[in-house]
Amino acid sequence: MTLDHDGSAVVVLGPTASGKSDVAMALARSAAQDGGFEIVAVDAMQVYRRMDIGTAKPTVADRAAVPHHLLDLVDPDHDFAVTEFSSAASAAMADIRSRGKVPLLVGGTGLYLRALTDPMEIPGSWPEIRAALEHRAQTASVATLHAELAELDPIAAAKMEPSNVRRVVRALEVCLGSGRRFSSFGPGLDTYPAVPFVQFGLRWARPVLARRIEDRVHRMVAAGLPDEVSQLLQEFPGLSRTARQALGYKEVIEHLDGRISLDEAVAQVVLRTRQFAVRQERWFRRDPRIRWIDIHDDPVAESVGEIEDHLARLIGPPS
RNA sequence: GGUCGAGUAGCUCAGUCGGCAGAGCACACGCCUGAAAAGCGUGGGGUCACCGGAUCGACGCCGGUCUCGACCA
Repeated sequence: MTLDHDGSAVVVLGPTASGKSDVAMALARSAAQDGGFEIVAVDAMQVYRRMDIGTAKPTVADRAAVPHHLLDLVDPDHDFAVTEFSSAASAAMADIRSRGKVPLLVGGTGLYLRALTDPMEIPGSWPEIRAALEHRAQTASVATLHAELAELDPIAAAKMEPSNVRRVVRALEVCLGSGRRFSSFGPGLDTYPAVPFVQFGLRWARPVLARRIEDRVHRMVAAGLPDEVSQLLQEFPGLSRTARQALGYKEVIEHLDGRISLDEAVAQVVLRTRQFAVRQERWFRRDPRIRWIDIHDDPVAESVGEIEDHLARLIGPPS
């Protein structure tokens, strides 16, 4: 199988526990004879070293069989963000293409994926300004800040709820810091231009996926998630603000601190992971460029053939 | 068997003096431009355990029944 090497790529996406990693491995193996695919993980938490079990990071064996990119980029005390991911990903994809292979993007982090597939200009950051704004958001009110934003950038202000501190603060930060309107950095996420990425989405019935999530969380615990977390805390007592939010870690830390029982922690992880999966579905499902494949039981068996057929049709008959 | 307490949304519980049944969580839906496994918003949902009574009017008052819990026997 060959695809253009001029900026196109294949994407396999879906909610957590949908089986996208397995599907990607199967696709890469099947295309291996031509050099084929290298996998690019589009995942906000798998970028952290030492966070393996809880992030369902691809196994050592899989990583030996097929090159994986964008795993283990930083230590867990590092505050990671989209732009950093975006530049690392651009470099990785250029590298893959330079070797005549095609990037196979696998991911569930919607924003990170959009930052790769779509031409997005992400504004810079102005930490001092932000700190001041965050302080004012607490002492005064968010509504005040939202009113100020409405003066500086009515378009941006109209697009966000006055109660959303993060968005309001960020938009003001960019306006004040860059001297440009926040809304001038692009049309926002609600535009779906044609892009040279062929995107396949794995779609499950919600109760079935919920069951898979529950099973997987229990398997993670059995595989030693609590030990992984306590070792992580020994090595990095100050997990970064971003790494600390990882599902499974947050709750197990509460348990290790003696605040909740292990059973309670597990129940929390299951619930919050299910809610996360729903949020992922809602993010992806409005993107009309995604080709959905309904999975009922076996992700690999039910999707790989269809994906390969579709890719073959795109490339056209062999000449 | 007796005494006391409880029974209100899927769950945990508020409900003042008798006057249009509430919250949190869950669930559904939407939003998202340097935290995104994060953050924000909107919505649906009720035989107030059951039966009867007094009252213009009952989740609330009176009588009874059932269920659960605690205590006493």
